[in-house]
Formats: sequence, C-alpha cells, structure tokens
Amino acid sequence: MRLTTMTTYAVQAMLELADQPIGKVISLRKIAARHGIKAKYLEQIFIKLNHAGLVKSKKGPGGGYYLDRPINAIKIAEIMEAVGESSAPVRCLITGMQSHCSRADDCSLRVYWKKMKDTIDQFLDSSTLYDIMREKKKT
Amino acid sequence: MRLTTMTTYAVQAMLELADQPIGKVISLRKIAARHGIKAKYLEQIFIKLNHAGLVKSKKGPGGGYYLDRPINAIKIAEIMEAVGESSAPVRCLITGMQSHCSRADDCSLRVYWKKMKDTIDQFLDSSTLYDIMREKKKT
DNA sequence: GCAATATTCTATTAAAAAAGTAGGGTATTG
DNA sequence: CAATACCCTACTTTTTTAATAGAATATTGC
Repeated sequence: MRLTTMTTYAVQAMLELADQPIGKVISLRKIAARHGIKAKYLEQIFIKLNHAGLVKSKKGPGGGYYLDRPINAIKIAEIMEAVGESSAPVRCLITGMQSHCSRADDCSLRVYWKKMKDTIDQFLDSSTLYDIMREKKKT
Repeated sequence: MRLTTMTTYAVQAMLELADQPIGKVISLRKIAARHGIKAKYLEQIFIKLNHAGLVKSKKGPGGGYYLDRPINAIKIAEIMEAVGESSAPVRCLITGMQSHCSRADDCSLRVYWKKMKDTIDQFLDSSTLYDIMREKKKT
C-alpha cells in the first residue's frame, strides 16, 4: 500500500514552498538539494504540479516556483492526484480504468474496497499543507 | 496506493472458505479455478495464510482448506499481514524496517503519514470476513 | 543584445517490485 | 500403493517505478 516516491517528493516540495514568505520564489534546484532529490527528477514532478495548477513558476535568473493559493487551500489529495497517484486499492476502482472484470457490478469485495478507498480519500481530502505545517511547529 | 494482487487473491480465497459449510474443506485447485487464479500461485498464498494461523488444511484425497475460526473473528487486517503487505504509505513506517532517514524522529511529514496509516489500519482492523459477506447477501 | 539562469518537455534506460512458473517433496486417503 | 492434495524453495518474466539524458524555451540583468 505504499505511495510512490514521486508522491512523497511532491508533498515535501510543496511543504518547502509553503514555508516560503509570500511573494518569494524558490528554485527547483534548491529544493532538490535540500531534500536529496535529483533535480532532473524533481523537474518532472513540478511540471505535473504546474499542470494541475498547484504551483506557478517564474522563469529566468532568480526564478523558481511559488504557491498561488493559501496553504490551507491546498489539499494533500490534490497533490496526489496531480502526480497521477490514485487512492484506489484495486485497479478496478481507478477512475478512467477499464475494469477487465465481468462481475464488477455484482462484486461484494469491490464494494468493500470502495469503502476503503472512501476512507482514504476522506483523510486526504480533509488535510491541507497547513495541517502538516502546524504539526511541524508543535514539535 | 494499490494492494498487490496477492492480497486481493488472499481475501477472495478466504471468502470462498467462509462460504463453505462448517466442517467442509475446499481444495485449493477448486478455488483457483473459480477465480481464474493459477493454482501454483495460490499455493504460495495459502502457505502464508496457513503460517499465520488463518486457515487449516487436510491433506490427501478429498483434502483441502478450511477456516478454524468464526468468520466474524477473522479481520481483513490479519489477512493482509499474513501475505506480507503493509498498510504503511511510506517505507519508514513499515514495522521492522530501517528508516534510512536521519531526521525520522523530527519529521512532520512522517507524523502525517503515520496518521494516514492509522486511518487505514483502523478500517482494516474493524472489518471481518463476515462484514464483506453480509454485503454480498444484500445485493 | 546576449550570456547566464531556470523552467519545460519528450524519450530512453535502469532498477526494483510484483507476478507467475517450475519442480520436487511430504502426508493422507481409499 | 497409487492417486490426490498440500508444502516448500528457487527462479524467471513482466510490470511499474525511478532515474537519466538531451534539447528547447523563456526571462533577467548587465
């Protein structure tokens, strides 16, 4: 049931942006260095985050990324979706996925896995970057 | 966040046993055939379930597997654990796993992923084979 | 203008994990 | 005692994930 490293990197990077003062950008390379992520890999992640509208970028020298929304308005669920990771525990519950299973409509297990997915979604959908940062300050 | 097919096969097979009248065994090969699983693959799964004490077996002709406990006493969490799948969304939360992360103790994200794991565990730990079967009868 | 910086994009390769296969062994029944 | 069915280990293939590579585009500041 593990998340891909791409997802965890994405959340780490978003937290880094969340830590920045408003109006300031931070370069991808700096984030990569600080978290021990290869810059080239983080690039791909930021492109996805950008496409999803979660970050904005400023090009050229002194450029970088920044958040365009308040940190309590960015849900972890959105970050996950942006990088293409699904919360579905089984393939037949991934949205836009052919089920390949003839008895999908009449499958009690599928009903159960759906409940599991709903539980996970509810968790991810009710937590924002702000909630994680608050945790940081506590410790 | 997908489960391995081994886990889903394991739950399917356990449900098959749960459907059997008490005192009756069902052979691995029959379960495999009914669900379109390769018998050789299912064998490995049953060995794990057996080791975990979730099923018992009767050898020889007419033999097979059966549940040794009431179906409301077998949690889905136990089945998952039996086949070696962890509910942890990140590696550093898998029990018995070296974290490889120096700042594991002071990681606000880790705290968050832990909450996520707890949410999933609570779901898996509060549902039994009986709960899934009840769903079946409804539809 | 132009050089330096930094993001954007696509394609390919490498590594890791999962899924499946194979083959022999052991126990039990009828 | 032969047929059935579980038991165990090792290996191979496939799939997925992670990483790398190389080039293109945009912007700043001198």
